[in-house]
Amino acid sequence: MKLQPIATNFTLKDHVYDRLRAAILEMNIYDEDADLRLDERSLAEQLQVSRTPLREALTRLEQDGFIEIRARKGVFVVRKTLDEILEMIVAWAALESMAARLAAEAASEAQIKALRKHAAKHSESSAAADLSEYSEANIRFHQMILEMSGCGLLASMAEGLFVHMHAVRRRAMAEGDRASRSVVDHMGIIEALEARDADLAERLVRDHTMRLHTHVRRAWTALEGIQGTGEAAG
Amino acid sequence: MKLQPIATNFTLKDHVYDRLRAAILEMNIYDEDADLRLDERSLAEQLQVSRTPLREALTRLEQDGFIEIRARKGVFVVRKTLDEILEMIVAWAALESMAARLAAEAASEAQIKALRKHAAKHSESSAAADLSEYSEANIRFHQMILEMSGCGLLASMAEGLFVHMHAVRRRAMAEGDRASRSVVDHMGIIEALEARDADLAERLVRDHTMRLHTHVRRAWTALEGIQGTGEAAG
DNA sequence: CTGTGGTCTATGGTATACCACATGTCGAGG
DNA sequence: CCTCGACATGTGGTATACCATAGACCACAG
Repeated sequence: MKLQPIATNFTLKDHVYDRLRAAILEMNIYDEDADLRLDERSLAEQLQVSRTPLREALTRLEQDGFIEIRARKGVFVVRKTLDEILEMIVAWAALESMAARLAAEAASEAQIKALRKHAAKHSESSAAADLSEYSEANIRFHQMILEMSGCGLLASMAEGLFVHMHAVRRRAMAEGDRASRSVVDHMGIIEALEARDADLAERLVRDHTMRLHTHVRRAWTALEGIQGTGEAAG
Repeated sequence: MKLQPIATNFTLKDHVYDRLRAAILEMNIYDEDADLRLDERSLAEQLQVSRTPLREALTRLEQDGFIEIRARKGVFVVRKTLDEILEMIVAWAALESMAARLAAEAASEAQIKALRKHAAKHSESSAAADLSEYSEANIRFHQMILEMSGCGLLASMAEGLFVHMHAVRRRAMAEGDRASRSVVDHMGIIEALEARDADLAERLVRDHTMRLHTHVRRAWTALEGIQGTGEAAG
C-alpha cells in the first residue's frame, strides 16, 4: 500500500502567522477610527494558543513590516505613509522590469502565448465593466511576467511588496480610467516579449509601473493620510 | 541642558539577533566540515539568556534566510546553492540599476562629486594591491549609489541581499583580475551620473553587476558546492 | 549474525509564571 | 484649584517547566 507522509511541518507559529497576516490584510487600516492596536493576551485567547508561538508569529509580522512592536507600549498595525508606498512602487518597478528583461530572453513560446491568452480574456471593453474582476486579472498578469523571468527570487520579493499594496492598487485602479490604460500597456508589453526585445520589454514594464507611481503621487499628495480604501469596484 | 533619551528599545531579542547574525556571517559555512548545527539550549547558555528571546531571534534569522528551523530536528545554518546566489545577483542588479537611474535624475552635484572622490581614492593601481581594502571600498561605492537614489527601500532591500553574498564577493573579486575591471566600470558609471544620463547609468550598473553573475555562473558551475571561501586577499 | 521492537535521550514546540516598565488614577499638599 | 507623586493596572519581556517527536541505541528472538 501507498501512504502519503503525515504533514509534520505544521506548527502553531506558522498557523498563527497566516491567520494574523490574513486578518491584517483584511483590515481597513486606513480608516480613521480603525483599531490598530493588537493585544497579545487577547489574541492568544482568541486563537486559543499561548503567547509563546503567538509572539514568534508577531516577530515575523514585524519584520515583514505589517506591525510594530513597542516594548511595554503595545503592538500596532502600521499604516504605510505615502512616501513608503511610493518607494514600494519604485522597488516593484525595479524588480518587475528586470523580470520582463529576463522573460524576453528566456521565456518559452508557450508561456508568452499563455500570457497573451490571459490578457485577451480581459480586453478593454470588459476592463471598465468589472474593476474588481479586472484587478484580479491584472495581478495575475504581473505575476505571470515575474514567473516567466525564471527567477523565483524576483517573484517572491515582488510578491512581498504586492501584499502591502493591495488596498492601494484597488483604489488607484478606479481612478482616472487607469484600467483602460492598463490594458493598452499590457498589450505593448506582450508584443515586446513576443519580439524578444528585452530592452523594450523592460522599459515598457518600468514605465507602466512608474505611471502608477506618478498617479499615486499626484493624486494623493497633500492628503493627510490615505483614508477609506473602500472597494474600488463599489 | 540637553540629554539624549535613554535607549529603551534594546531588548534581548534584538541583541541576540545581532550577535547570531554576525556570528553566522563570520562562519565559513561553505567549509566541508563546518558545523552548521545550532543548539537552542547551548546558544541560550552561551549568550546567558533564556530560550524565549533566543527563539524569537531565530525566527527572524529564519525569515532572513540565514537558518532553517526543523521541528524536533534542529536549527541549521543554510548554505546557499549556486542557483540561489545567482538569483540574488539578479535581484541586486535590478535594484541597483533602478537606483542608478534615480540617482542620475535626482542626486545632488555634491553627492556625485563625493562619489567620484571616493572612487578616485581607489584607482586601478591600488585596487590590485590590496584586494581586501578595495573590497570594502567597492561595497561603499555601491552603497553610495543606493543612497543617492533617495529611495531608502531600494537601499535596504539591496543591503539584505548584500549580506548573503559577502563571502561570494570576496571570492569573486580575486578571480580573473576582476578588481581592475571593476574600477573601470565604476568610472563609467560616475561619468554617466555626471552627464545625468539615466538610461546609460542604469545600463552600466546592470551590466556591471551582471558581469559578476556571468563570472560566478561560469566559474562555479559544475562545482558540487562552494567550498572554502578563504580570504580573497590572502 | 541479523533484524525487530522497545527504550532512552536530545531537541524544538508550547504553556505558564513572573518581571519591569509605562500609563492612568486619585488623593494629599500647596 | 493646581501640582505632583504614590499606587494600581496593563503591557510586552523574560525565564522556566513540561510536552511530543526524531533518532540513536540496545537487548533479545530468530
